[in-house]
Amino acid sequence: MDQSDAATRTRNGDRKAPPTIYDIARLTGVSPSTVSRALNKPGRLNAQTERRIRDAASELGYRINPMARALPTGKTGTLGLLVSDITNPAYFDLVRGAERVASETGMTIVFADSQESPELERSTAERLQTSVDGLLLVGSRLEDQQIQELSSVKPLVIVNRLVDGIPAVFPDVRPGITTALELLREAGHRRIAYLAGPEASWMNGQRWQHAFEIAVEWDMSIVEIKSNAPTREGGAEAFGRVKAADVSAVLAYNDLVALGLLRECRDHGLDVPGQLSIVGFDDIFGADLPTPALSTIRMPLAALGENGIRRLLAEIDGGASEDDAALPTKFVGRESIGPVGV
Amino acid sequence: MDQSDAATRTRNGDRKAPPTIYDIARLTGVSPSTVSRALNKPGRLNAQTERRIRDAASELGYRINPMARALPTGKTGTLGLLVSDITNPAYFDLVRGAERVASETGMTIVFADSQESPELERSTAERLQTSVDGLLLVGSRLEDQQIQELSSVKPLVIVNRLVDGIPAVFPDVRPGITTALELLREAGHRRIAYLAGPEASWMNGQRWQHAFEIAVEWDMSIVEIKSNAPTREGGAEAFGRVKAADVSAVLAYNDLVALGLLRECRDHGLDVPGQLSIVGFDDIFGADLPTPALSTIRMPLAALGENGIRRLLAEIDGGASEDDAALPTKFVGRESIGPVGV
DNA sequence: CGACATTCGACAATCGGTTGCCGAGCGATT
DNA sequence: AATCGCTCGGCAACCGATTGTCGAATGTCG
Repeated sequence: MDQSDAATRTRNGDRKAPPTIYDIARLTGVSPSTVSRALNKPGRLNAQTERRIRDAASELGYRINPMARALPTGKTGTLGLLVSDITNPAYFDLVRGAERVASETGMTIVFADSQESPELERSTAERLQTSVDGLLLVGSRLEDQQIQELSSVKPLVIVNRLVDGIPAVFPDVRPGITTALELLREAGHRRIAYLAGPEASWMNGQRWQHAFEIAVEWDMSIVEIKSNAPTREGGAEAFGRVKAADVSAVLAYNDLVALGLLRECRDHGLDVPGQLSIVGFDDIFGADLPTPALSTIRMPLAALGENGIRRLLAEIDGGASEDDAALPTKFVGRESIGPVGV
Repeated sequence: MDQSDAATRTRNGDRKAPPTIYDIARLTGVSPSTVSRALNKPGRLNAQTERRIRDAASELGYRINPMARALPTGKTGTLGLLVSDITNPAYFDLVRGAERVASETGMTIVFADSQESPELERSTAERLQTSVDGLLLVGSRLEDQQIQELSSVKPLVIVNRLVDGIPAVFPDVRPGITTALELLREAGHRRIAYLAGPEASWMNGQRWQHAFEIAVEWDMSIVEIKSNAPTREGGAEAFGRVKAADVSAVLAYNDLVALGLLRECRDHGLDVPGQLSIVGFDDIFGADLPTPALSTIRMPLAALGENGIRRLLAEIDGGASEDDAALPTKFVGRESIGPVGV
């Protein structure tokens, strides 16, 4: 059959197998084990032998086969990154940060989302676990116990979540919320609303809880308004309820719902910030785009991704239990906040 | 050191090895090969034996080890997705589409970006190739020959690019551009500019070329204005040159630069669309956010991702050379286009 | 009832590395 | 000069699956 291969160029039978350490061994006249050592135990071999082997390797264009290596070592050189919803631009900054440190350390990231479905999240996590060295769960919607189970299989780090016994990386939302409410209060706001996110989201709980505490402390009234989904549509859909709540300012679960609400206000002729002040959360791409530009509480998204991966790597090779300091959030003042109308 | 393990609960020594087919074999009293057949050659075995084995497998919580399977079969169940720059929201939608199809077919996606660097792209592609069944190159900045070389190693599909002999998925930019220029012409525009993207980008070439042809055909003057980077910053930075060019409308390489330019116009008090009309490309998240909302030529991003993966899968198991129809683009009229000022 | 076909499941080799163990060879030490 | 110890590199087992081959058992048919 070989003779026909030369003719049909698009046939993929003509792909030749990549060189292996056996090829290098044959070429240099040593044993495969020696090649293996030359390539990843620098100094273990005679310098000249090592040189010779390395040269042969690069001449052959040798690339290690990660699968073959993974088998005996159990290390795949791969990290799993599972987010609750790729649709949210917030995750892109996070993914970006994660991808950066991963590629710096020579790790590969496999990426998946669970579309806000706990079932899908669990099955995807389990599937990934068989082929990665560790898993980074971002904004998990699973229950604590499920996360603990996953963690008993392979190293696992959670981002934007806190579960007993599980290494976590998360932001401190307090500073950002504090500044935001401070400003709102100074601007005369006394009745505010929190436009909520998914109930299964730990982050949502955090945001609500801290906003609540601070508002109460400062003697502002605060109510929680439900939303259908943490999306622009969800925010737009909540417009009616926001309006009915008779508040002068809204703190939204995230920028997506804030943006949705903001747009709906514009479409309904409700002046922002004249009649309603809006504060978002995350500072995603595009938050500064609308008029008025969205004031928001910036999440250290890239840093969360970076630290998440770093923490995971530490967890994988050692189990160093250094607890990360919670990364601070920061209020970003733009145009969607104003003095309360008369 | 082992005795300390029991004490420190965070130690990862307590993770037990996952069950293998050997465990199942022992449990059911058959040989490992029989287990293998029971699990992935339905019907090959006696129905009862198969049942018994399957039950044991699920009881043990058996998950196949993809690495171990990959070794003899050469199939990893993984696809590589390499984009030129994760920063661009346009890729979000594309990645989303790709991820969808992949997870539907039980494939896993490994994801990486090359930060607009051809060198990085090449090395990353080569690295990925050793551990995936195929590669999807999106907006590649490599030279044709390099792509062909990569393609000779493993199945490869390119998106937003055309290279001789390489399966490709790409949009037809013509319809969108046609409509856009048509509208501009009707609105009285006679002198327009194309705010260019990266020279290494095939897509940029396409957009320029078609815009050029159509403009010439319709007797409009068109000039190409360089930009430093296909980002918001790049667009903002080009503001001076756009202004100096004395045109009444700008067609931008993508929404990012359009958005940057738009913002810069606002900051400099140049009225859009009163004094300048702007049209973007891609219809990314956020394009509808600014005031004026950005008119743009929508790319079928999700479809590109989906078809890209589908094409890749076809390429992997068969080499079916069915050529995809080019997906049409569509003009999305919003607010950044207006009649030419006097 | 015997020959033959067919079904079922085990054996063993293989994929491409890694690594513990061992022995050969060498120089240094006393 | 004999011993010691160290360096260097090979042997072979192993990681967890897949698969070609083959023998045994079963059933079928004449």
